[in-house]
Amino acid sequence: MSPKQWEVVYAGRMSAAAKQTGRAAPRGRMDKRQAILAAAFDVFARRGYAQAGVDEVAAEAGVAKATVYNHFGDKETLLREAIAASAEEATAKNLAAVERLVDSGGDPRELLEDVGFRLIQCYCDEQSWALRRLLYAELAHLPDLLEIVQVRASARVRQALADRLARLALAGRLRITDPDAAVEQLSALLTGPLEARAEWGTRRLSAAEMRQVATAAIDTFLHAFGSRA
Amino acid sequence: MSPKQWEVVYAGRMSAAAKQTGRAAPRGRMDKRQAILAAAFDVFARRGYAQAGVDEVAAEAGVAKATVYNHFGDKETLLREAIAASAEEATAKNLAAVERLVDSGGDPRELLEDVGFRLIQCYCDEQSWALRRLLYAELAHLPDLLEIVQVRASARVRQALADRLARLALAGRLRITDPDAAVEQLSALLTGPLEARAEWGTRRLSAAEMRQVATAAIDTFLHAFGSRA
Amino acid sequence: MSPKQWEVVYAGRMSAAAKQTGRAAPRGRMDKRQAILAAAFDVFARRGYAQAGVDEVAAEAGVAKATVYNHFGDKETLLREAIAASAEEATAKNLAAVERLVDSGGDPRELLEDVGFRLIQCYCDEQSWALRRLLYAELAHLPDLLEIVQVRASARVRQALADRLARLALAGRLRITDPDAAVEQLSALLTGPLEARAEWGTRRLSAAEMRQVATAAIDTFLHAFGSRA
Amino acid sequence: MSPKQWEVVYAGRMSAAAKQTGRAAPRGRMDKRQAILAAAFDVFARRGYAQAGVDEVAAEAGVAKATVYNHFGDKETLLREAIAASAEEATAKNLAAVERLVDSGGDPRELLEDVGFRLIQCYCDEQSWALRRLLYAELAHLPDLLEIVQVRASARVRQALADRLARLALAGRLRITDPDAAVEQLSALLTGPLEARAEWGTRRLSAAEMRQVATAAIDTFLHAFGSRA
DNA sequence: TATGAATGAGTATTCATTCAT
DNA sequence: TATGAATGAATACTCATTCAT
Repeated sequence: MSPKQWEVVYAGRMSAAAKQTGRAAPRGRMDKRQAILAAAFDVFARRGYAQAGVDEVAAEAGVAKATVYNHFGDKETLLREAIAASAEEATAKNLAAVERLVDSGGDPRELLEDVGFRLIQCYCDEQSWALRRLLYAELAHLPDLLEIVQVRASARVRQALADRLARLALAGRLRITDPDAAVEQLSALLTGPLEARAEWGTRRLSAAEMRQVATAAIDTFLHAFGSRA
Repeated sequence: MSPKQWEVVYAGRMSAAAKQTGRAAPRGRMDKRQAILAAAFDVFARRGYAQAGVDEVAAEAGVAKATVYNHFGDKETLLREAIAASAEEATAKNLAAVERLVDSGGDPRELLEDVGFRLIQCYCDEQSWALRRLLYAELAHLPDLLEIVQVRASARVRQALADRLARLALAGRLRITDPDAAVEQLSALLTGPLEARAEWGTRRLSAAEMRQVATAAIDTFLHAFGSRA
Repeated sequence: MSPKQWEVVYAGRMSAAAKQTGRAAPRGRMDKRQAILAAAFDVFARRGYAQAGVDEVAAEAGVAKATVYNHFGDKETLLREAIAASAEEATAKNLAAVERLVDSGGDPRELLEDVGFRLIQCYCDEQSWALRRLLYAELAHLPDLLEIVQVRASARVRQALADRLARLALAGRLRITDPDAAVEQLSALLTGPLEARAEWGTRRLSAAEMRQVATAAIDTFLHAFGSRA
Repeated sequence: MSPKQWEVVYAGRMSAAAKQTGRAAPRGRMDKRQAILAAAFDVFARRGYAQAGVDEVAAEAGVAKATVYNHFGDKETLLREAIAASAEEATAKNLAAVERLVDSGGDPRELLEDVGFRLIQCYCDEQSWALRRLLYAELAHLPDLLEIVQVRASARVRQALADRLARLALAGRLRITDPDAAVEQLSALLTGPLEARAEWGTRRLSAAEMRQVATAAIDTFLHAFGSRA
């Protein structure tokens, strides 16, 4: 992924204030902080936390190294904030996908396949793999990253998904007694196969392959939780 | 994990000849190599590759730092070999679990739950988490690790599992058309929930919780692939 | 930094002038670089390139080791720059000696003996021996040192000397057809005996001994190139 | 100079015993010592003393590293012995050249030019340059090398040369009062120009160029010391 | 706030040397 | 004597962090 592409990705992270004022009106302040965060995630994702140099982050952000320290204090904090920002972004995308899960009457299969496909797309995003790589790698040393990934990201998506499944069950479209259990199975079926297929993030999956995984997952899921099961 | 425990673990790696002769006949040479490999995996797992010092590995193996270099040439090779050895070991345990999957007549549910439970135990092993952590962390920098994890570990287990499921299907215990697809679903159901429940390896799961995951997984699986489905 | 700047810089190293002119105006930055260069030459000369430690250079320069690397990048570059600076300095001294070679009318013997003596003094300078030692030792590994010693040092002195001899010949004081050939003979006669007498730089020569060498050299030279020859 | 050529050079260093018995009758003993010495000089000459590894010497000699230590005790001794052997060899060649300086009646110019040319050839030999490089580089650290080069090599050649010049003077072919002074001038004239012309040993001189240097040197010398001067 | 320069605490790697066989 | 393995001491180079401006 080229630096240019990252800029696009990170453009979405501009502060609410910045967005309101149009493009980048109150420049000179928040801009640098954002640039550093974006560069930091980029570099950490590419090189890994320990192998990444603050020099490199600063260079990619176009600021002096000391400026990075002025803003974030130390490398660890920089990692945490970069991960938090990225996780927030990824979570938002996941939640957007889940929000499409509304009963439209009739067989929910197609609906579930569509949402499943969208969740898989989120999961297979380059940034998403990078995020998981960083979390896996550093969780052992920085246990508080767990709070970020679990409370502020994963759990929120699961909760939202459980809510939607519950409503579908209530509407008689699914036969679910414990929505949390159902979400656990559904999530497993959707994301479990991706590790191997995407070769742990080193291979890009085609849309067709993603859709195939979604279809298989929903098929199994509906055998167990479909209303005609 | 204490050194004593590692010795037990690595005892399995002794050459056939050594096992036969009783007390490690060709000692004095391979001993040090094994000690280094064990220490290396231990330290890399604890600290992460980049943060781990070769000093520390040498100290834990009870040899001089230069001896590590005599045997492995550089730190990267040491990582590769340590990972390969550990992956081999983990794979062996997984295969042993899969081998129990033989039709004993009647309802396969209990059998599947037992094997599922054992596979989950393998997955939740401390060493297993450490291995996945290292792989996730370094796969981006050392792409050839993929071969180790995929070809020499993951794929072999999947293949073995597919074989057994095929035989159960042949015996009329399951209703499977594509064994590979069935394995994909089963694996996902067994391991998918563990990430979150074990908090990405930072929390130990009780046997009861593991069994619960197994039961839920097999239940869903049998809805989709059971012969009465 | 351009070569021109270096000349200026190094002129300043003979502190007397610099101190007189005021208070070291552009201090603070160049100071450290100079201190490192001086220390580097010193240490390399004492210990030899390979045996010298960058630690030692830094300590002698009164800076941190990393500062040395900030300025010069690596040990090899440090050697090159230290040698170049020292060679420049030595060349300046040689040229100053040659410049005294102006016809004052009458027999040139005394004049030549005086200049010869001064050149021998340059050659026997401690720094001069150290420089030749380093060059001899490292020329095989760092062939670009040749350019420094030949083009920027030795050749310039020879050229200047040839010019002066040519003018003396033109004035009828010497009988020279090829000034370059004459310089070659003269240089050989002046410096050739010093190797053995100074025991390859390990022994200090007295002024009397240097003068004796000069006298003998000029005597032989005048037999071959004197106007009455 | 290729490794093969070195073997030829060093073949001449076989022990007297070996020579007597024909070719290499008492093999297995002295052979290894010689091979190590030859390899040592080769490696030291190529890499410099500090940069050369005992490993490399052992490998080039075809023995184990420990064998080198069995024979020579430590690296420094190895250097000394290798240098001594090489210096002895070079001295022998120089003496052989000097021995040709016998009065054959008439003008000694041609005779002197021939001997001068031969001495220049010795001086420009690859091994000779390597030897001087090593001596220059290490003389500061290992002062006892001085004894080798001065007493056992340089002085002997000078002495022999002085003897021959004295006899020529006695025969009326030269007009010399102090033979040592005459040798000093002659040596300077012969070897002085070579440093610059051969670019400190990095360039090979053609026979024509060597002869030219010899001719010029002898011409100057005879102006000063010829009997018709 | 932003920066260029400086630094102290590392860390991977090498190598002369020793020892058991 | 010859060797393969082991080692302790050394060393070039890096990097997170600080400080003066």
